[in-house]
Amino acid sequence: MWAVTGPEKPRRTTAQDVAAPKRTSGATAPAPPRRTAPEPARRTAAPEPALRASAPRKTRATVHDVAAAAGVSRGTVNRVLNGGYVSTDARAAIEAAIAQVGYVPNRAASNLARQRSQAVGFLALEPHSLLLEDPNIGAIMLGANAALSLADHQMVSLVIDSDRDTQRVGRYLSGGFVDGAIIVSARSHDPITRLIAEIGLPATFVGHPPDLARTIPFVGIDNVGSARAITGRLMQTGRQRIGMIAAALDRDSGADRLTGFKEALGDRFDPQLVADVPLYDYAYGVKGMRALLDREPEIDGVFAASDAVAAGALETLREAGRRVPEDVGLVGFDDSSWALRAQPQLSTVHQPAREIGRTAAESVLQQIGGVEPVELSVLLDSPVVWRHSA
Amino acid sequence: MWAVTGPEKPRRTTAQDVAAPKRTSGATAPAPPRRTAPEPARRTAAPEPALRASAPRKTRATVHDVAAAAGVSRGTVNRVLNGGYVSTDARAAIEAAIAQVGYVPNRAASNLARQRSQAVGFLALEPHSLLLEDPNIGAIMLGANAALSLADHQMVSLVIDSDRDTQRVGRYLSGGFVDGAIIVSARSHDPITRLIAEIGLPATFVGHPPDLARTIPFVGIDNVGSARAITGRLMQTGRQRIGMIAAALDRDSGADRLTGFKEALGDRFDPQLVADVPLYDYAYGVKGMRALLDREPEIDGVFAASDAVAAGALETLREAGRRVPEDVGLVGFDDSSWALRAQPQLSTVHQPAREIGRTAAESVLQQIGGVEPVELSVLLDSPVVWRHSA
DNA sequence: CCCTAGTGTGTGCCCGTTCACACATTCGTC
DNA sequence: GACGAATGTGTGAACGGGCACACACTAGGG
Repeated sequence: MWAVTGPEKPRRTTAQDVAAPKRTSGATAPAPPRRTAPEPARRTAAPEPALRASAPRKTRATVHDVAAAAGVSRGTVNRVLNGGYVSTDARAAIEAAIAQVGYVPNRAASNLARQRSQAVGFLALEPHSLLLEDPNIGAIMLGANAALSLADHQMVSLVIDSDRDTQRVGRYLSGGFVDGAIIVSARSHDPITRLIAEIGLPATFVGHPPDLARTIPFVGIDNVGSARAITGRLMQTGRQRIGMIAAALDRDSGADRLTGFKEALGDRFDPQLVADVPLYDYAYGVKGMRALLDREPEIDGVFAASDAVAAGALETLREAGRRVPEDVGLVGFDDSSWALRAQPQLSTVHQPAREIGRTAAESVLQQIGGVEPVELSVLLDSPVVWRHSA
Repeated sequence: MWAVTGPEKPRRTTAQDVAAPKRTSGATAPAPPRRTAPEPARRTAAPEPALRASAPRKTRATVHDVAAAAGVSRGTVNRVLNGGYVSTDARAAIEAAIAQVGYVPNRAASNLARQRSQAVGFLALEPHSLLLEDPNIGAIMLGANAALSLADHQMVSLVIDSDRDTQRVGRYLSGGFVDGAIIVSARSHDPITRLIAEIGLPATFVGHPPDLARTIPFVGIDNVGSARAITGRLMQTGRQRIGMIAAALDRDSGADRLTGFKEALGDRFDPQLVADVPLYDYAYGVKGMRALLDREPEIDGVFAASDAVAAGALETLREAGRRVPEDVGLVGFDDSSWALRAQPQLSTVHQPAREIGRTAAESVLQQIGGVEPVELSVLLDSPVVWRHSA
């Protein structure tokens, strides 16, 4: 505790006392005033202790304060904070001083000087409502947020729902408010995607990147392979007439799942047995299943493109008097809460949403750090989990 | 476009050319160089056009650039940006210049000068997993995010799951990283709550504030009243033995719903008919319903503390051979997707989660703006919605 | 004619941190 | 004993924007 224990360190000096010229004190040449000497003349007893009573005066401590308390210069404090040559006792003194004055770096100042923002945008190109419905997005967000927090970055979530949003977010992105971006559910030819490529913002897609941006890394799962796997298992258990409720074919995930389904079936694939609906949604599950039942009453296996769709299908099958899994085997995709809530519980593909978020965040962080990604794509494991519906 | 159309504006000058002393140019006295004169000597043709080839050199435009392009001073630019006396043609010129050079204010610089962060923390004192399960929190978050974005604030979501998190977030809050906070699901005696009160951070609770912090505003719904209303309706429709699956009694929402239930029943309240479970959760719904059926096989009305709980109860009733609503009337709370997915769809209390988030954000924003809240509490409407389960 | 009020405008300094540079000290080596 | 590297340390200038102040010009009143 060799530091100034005097309670005062007046900041916000008045015009007058600054008027005295910049401290051209004795030793202009930096004869390092070995900290071990008690360092006189701290000019602690400056004027104006008045007006202190009003409020607790929450002026935060700065590097200057730390430097003064430790008897070193700002530069040295900075060096213990950000690395560099520092002697062990200077380091100790500074660390003590930091604790003593309760120093916390000012992020705005740091960002300004370093020319960055320590923030990463989480872009969801999705109507608000769907954002809530989709159980995966929330988990991805949480995973990303956790990873970002760990690396001392903020996550700012940018939901793009309308064209006005597109403009706002565009400004945001090009305005240097974020150092990078995580993009979920981008569609082809999205203006935002193009913008990101143009300004060269570090970014990572979740799911396949749309056509144009072949240079932007992405993380996801092997939708084709997983769809093939779960369909294959449906075949092995003896189902003869296997159909699919395909959804969101304008999204890579939707298209890929259909591809996997086709691949698994091979010769046995019958386009008649594919119902095609726009969204991963319970209501569309109902619709799709009705279509399938209409076309092929003998159907005994169904792959639904998501658990929500499967839940709708399940209800429809029940209404139509089909037992699951006895009469019809049904499988979903996502391993969301739908799968567990269904009766019977759904066999499905586990999607490691949290991990996906984390991985995407780490990828962006790496790019921000200047590391060129070796692999453009990261595919996470998405194992099939067998429960009772097939 | 009367401004410099030359493509160059070299920033990052080298040490040498700065060596020439601070521009002590001719007219030190501010003889205002009427903008209408073409303003010579823009020193556009500075040295070093070299090394331009490597990268697009994304130096952003600053107020200086705008000022130069418009032929005015920084101060004036600032004035059109933030209000003040500006002549109409100066304003026009500056606005044109802004568009021309593509000026976007630098947030870090602005924040530094203004001593604030333009960020609001969204504190969830909740394990990660529960955060995902609870359909309300997501909607609250989205609502808050939307309102914050509109006011040009960032939302940084801070999930507190462990003690380590508490420390990290504590640093965050006291470090001036945020100007305010929205706090969801705070429990009594939470260290974070105390911290916020201590440092006087503008904050708003979602739901009742815990005991100690009577000075912090909150927004929520009238849990007591809504519980009373929905229970009352159960009574009016002739149910004789009405029970409740109460959950999360350590939270204000949980406790209040039980209170409303008691109030509605009055004399007819029978403590035997309350099953008390720790969490708003499907599994606990199952458990609670079993307990109730054990204690009172004649039960014909059940108020579940949330839709998820109700869904569990519904399943249990089905297994026990009770028909809903014929044998037993069942109601939930939240109006979440559980209510719609259930078969039959649940009668429940609509919770305007999105609105709650928006309102909380606006409250915090107001406090940041220095407006003392007139009403400490804002209670939003939470109407009962009748569907098929009772 | 001077003074004042109202309206515009330019300039210097400050916010708190980082970075590059200048310089000091110590040690080993030819 | 001079030299250079390695290791420490202090200092001045940014970073980009906000703010207070000084000042200029115009009108109007005494």
